[in-house]
Formats: sequence, C-alpha cells, structure tokens
Amino acid sequence: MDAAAADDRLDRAFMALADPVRRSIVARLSRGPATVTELAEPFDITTQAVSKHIQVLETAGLVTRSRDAQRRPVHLDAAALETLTEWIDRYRLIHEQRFRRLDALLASADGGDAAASAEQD
Amino acid sequence: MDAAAADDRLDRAFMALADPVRRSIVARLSRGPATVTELAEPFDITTQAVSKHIQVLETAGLVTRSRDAQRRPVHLDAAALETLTEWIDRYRLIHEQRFRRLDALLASADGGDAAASAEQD
DNA sequence: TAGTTGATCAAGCGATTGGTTGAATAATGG
DNA sequence: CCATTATTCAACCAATCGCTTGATCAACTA
Repeated sequence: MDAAAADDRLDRAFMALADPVRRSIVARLSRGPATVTELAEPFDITTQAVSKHIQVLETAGLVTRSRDAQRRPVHLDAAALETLTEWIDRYRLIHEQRFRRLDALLASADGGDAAASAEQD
Repeated sequence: MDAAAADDRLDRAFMALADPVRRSIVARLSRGPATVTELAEPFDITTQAVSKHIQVLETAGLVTRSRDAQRRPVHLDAAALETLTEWIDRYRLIHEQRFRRLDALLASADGGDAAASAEQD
C-alpha cells in the first residue's frame, strides 16, 4: 500500500467515525456481530440509511460482513481501529515529548517562574 | 458538558482529521506552533483555504491560537487528541476482551477444532 | 409456487464541504 | 501617514453527505 492509498484509508476511517450513528454502530458491534435490521432498530431512520452507514464503515475497513441466509451480519475489525489510535498517538507523543524537553531545558537554564510560562507556549 | 455536546465534539474532531491537509497540519504542529502562512507553505492551495482548515481544527478543539503582532500562531492541543484515542480504545478493548472470553470458553468446553472457527465469528 | 423477510439499488433533495476570487481588517515598520 | 504583511470575511461553485421514497434482488418458508 503506497502513501496515497494509506492517506485515503485514514480519510475514510476518520470520516466514518465523524457521525454519531456510525459511532453508535461501532459501539454496538464491539459487543458482537449484528445484522442490518438489528443495527437499525435503535435509530429513527430507515434501514436503507443504516445500510449506507454500514457501507461507509465497510469501505473504511472498519467492519466486514459475512452471510447467514438472507442476513448479512456485520463484524467489527479492531485492527483498523488500532491504525487510527496509532496515527493519533504518534503526533500526540511527539508533542508531549517536545514539552518535556522544553521543561527540562528551562528548568536547567534558570529559575522556576520561567517553567511556569513554558506551559503557555 | 452533556452527552449531546460531547457527541458533537467527537463529530467535529473526527471530521477534522478526515482530511489529509488537516492531518498534515496536525503533524506539523506536533513539532511546535506555527503561523497560518507557515502552515500554508507546503500546500498548493490559498492561505484562505488553510485559514478555513485551521478554523475547522479550532472548532473541533484540536488547536488553539495566540497572538504575536499580525501573526496568529496555532498550537496543538494534545488533550483533545487523547479524547479521541480514548473513545476508539474503549470499544477496541471491549471487542478484544469479548474474543478472549470466547476463546477461553471454547478451549475449556471441548476440543481445539472448535476454537479454530471461533476466529471466524 | 407464492408470499415474506432481509438487504440493496436508484434517483432525488436540502445541507454541508473544500476550494476559489475579491475585498476588508489588523498590526507593523519606514 | 502610508505601504506592507498576516489574516479573515464574503460570496460563490462543484462535489459530496445524510436521508428519503420506491423499486429490485435474494433467500427462506408455509
């Protein structure tokens, strides 16, 4: 997978989670697979709309589907979720390490009141 | 903050990261604050467009801004990023624990070939 | 076989997105 | 004061989003 494809995958995955209905579906699926009608039940929207939401999650790689007679059970893919936390944590940790270095620098250079303003910038 | 407001916050935050330009801005900001023009430099779009991207990140609570003469330096808010990983990890872990329980159940109940199909569903 | 259930396809609609150009607002420096 | 620099506001545009209704497909069951 090249960089552009990985980018596109992140686009779709974050976009997929940027909707309360789809996040609710993910939450439900964390407790086990469910069919489209089951997933649609808590919401005041049509099953067609829920079907589309599931397609969005599937295209993003967050869920997969199997077959059971007429039903198409939806399964969560936890590995895809992990990819997202990895992306976020990567930059979160870089940011926090920068802070720690800055604090250490200011603490060793001079008095403590400079360290207080370090949190500001 | 009530549940609806928290929901809306998550909507905006995930949506904000669902764009490669904005993710690139977040990556840049993890190494320290930057002005709008600095952030716009790597991209083939206008500074107005970048300004809008930053407003999206700001509304999502992912960045804050200060003032330095005409400049409006943008700062990353790592705590907001942590909120996102917390949401994702919550359901990821529920999902994985469910798998572990299922594996243990099948392993104790009968032979190993049932455990092999447990990964399927 | 006919009817029912589960899910998708298709077309359409209002709202929103990411981008543009052009004008306006702030704050600095000569 | 005037010109420059940094940023935002405003209006617009094509594309996409979430959702609807209506029709279709697929598989079971009486």
